[in-house]
Amino acid sequence: MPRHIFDRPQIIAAARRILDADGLGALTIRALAADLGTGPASVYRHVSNRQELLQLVADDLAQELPMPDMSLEPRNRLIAGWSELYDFFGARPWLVELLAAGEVVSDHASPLAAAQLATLEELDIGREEAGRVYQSLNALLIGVLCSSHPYAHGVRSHGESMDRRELFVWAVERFL
Amino acid sequence: MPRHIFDRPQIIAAARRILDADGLGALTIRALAADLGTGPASVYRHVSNRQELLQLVADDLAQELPMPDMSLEPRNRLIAGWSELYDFFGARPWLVELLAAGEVVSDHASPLAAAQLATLEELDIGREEAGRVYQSLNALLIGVLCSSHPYAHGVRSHGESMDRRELFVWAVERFL
DNA sequence: ACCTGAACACCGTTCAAGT
DNA sequence: ACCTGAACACCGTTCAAGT
Repeated sequence: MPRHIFDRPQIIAAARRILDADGLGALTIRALAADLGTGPASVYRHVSNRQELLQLVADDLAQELPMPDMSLEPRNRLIAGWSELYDFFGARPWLVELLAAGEVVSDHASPLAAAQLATLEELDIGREEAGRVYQSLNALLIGVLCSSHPYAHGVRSHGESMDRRELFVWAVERFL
Repeated sequence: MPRHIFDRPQIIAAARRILDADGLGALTIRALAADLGTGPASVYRHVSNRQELLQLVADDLAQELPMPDMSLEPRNRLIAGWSELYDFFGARPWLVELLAAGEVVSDHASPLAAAQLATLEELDIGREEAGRVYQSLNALLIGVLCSSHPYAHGVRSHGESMDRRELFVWAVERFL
């Protein structure tokens, strides 16, 4: 029986498979090892702990973040950009859990950040204010996404409640 | 050796003690039992599982949410109200984790929700729009609080980065 | 009747033993 | 030298046994 060989890319791919299929709670070192056809100890040959594994997955995913569509005029570019970002995260609830838990800081997201900041500066918005707007919209994004598992302060009273995505887009437009 | 007697209020009090002292991760059924001077099985006499325990704690805390100061004019009342809310959550990071994880839905927060909605309607804002603004500001609150463990898309580039609380208040003012 | 010790089925992580 | 079985120290939860 040959001893198994696998590297970080394979581990990350397996981890993402498990995350997409069964969520953050299912991504166990043991489940990951089983998926790779080995025991938990072997995973630690390539990854120093679960924390680092999550960080690696986040960095891997950051490279797939949707970049803004430069063919749109600035304001629409921002709105469309954040909408796509909503869909990106919305399709991966485990990623929201990961960010909300604050266990991950991906610097691989900086190209997108730079693009969005540049677009903000194309509006009448000043450099420093652009930074604040950027941070606010990101906070709004994760806040709305967290509420997707509907939790706090339920206010679906007045009229038919808006879809979470619609609410986010509405808020982005209002904020800009 | 007399068998221990304790009820839900005592359990909730002990749970909050542990949460305030050592955070969400430290609130273990076993740690809770130890704090109460007994074994883990005994906790299950009064609480059916950890999930319910967290819900009970959230409901308990919801009654302490800061109500808006009616002596202020509407707009300032909203800004001051959400600022106090920020401080309330900011002082209890574990509560943010709890909400962000979406494991809890406290209807005990409705008095505050009703008050804030009523205040919103005192402005030129319509009933339905008020609901959207309310939900947006709550999402913004939890989003900013999640970023307090500084994680995603770090943009502390331009100038000295704003304090998280200042950013939140600034965003609330801009949004209203 | 009420309480709880001990066990079950899981974790992440380590380390000595195997190849 | 590289890999991994088996163990350690934890979890939440249950249930039979104790009072």
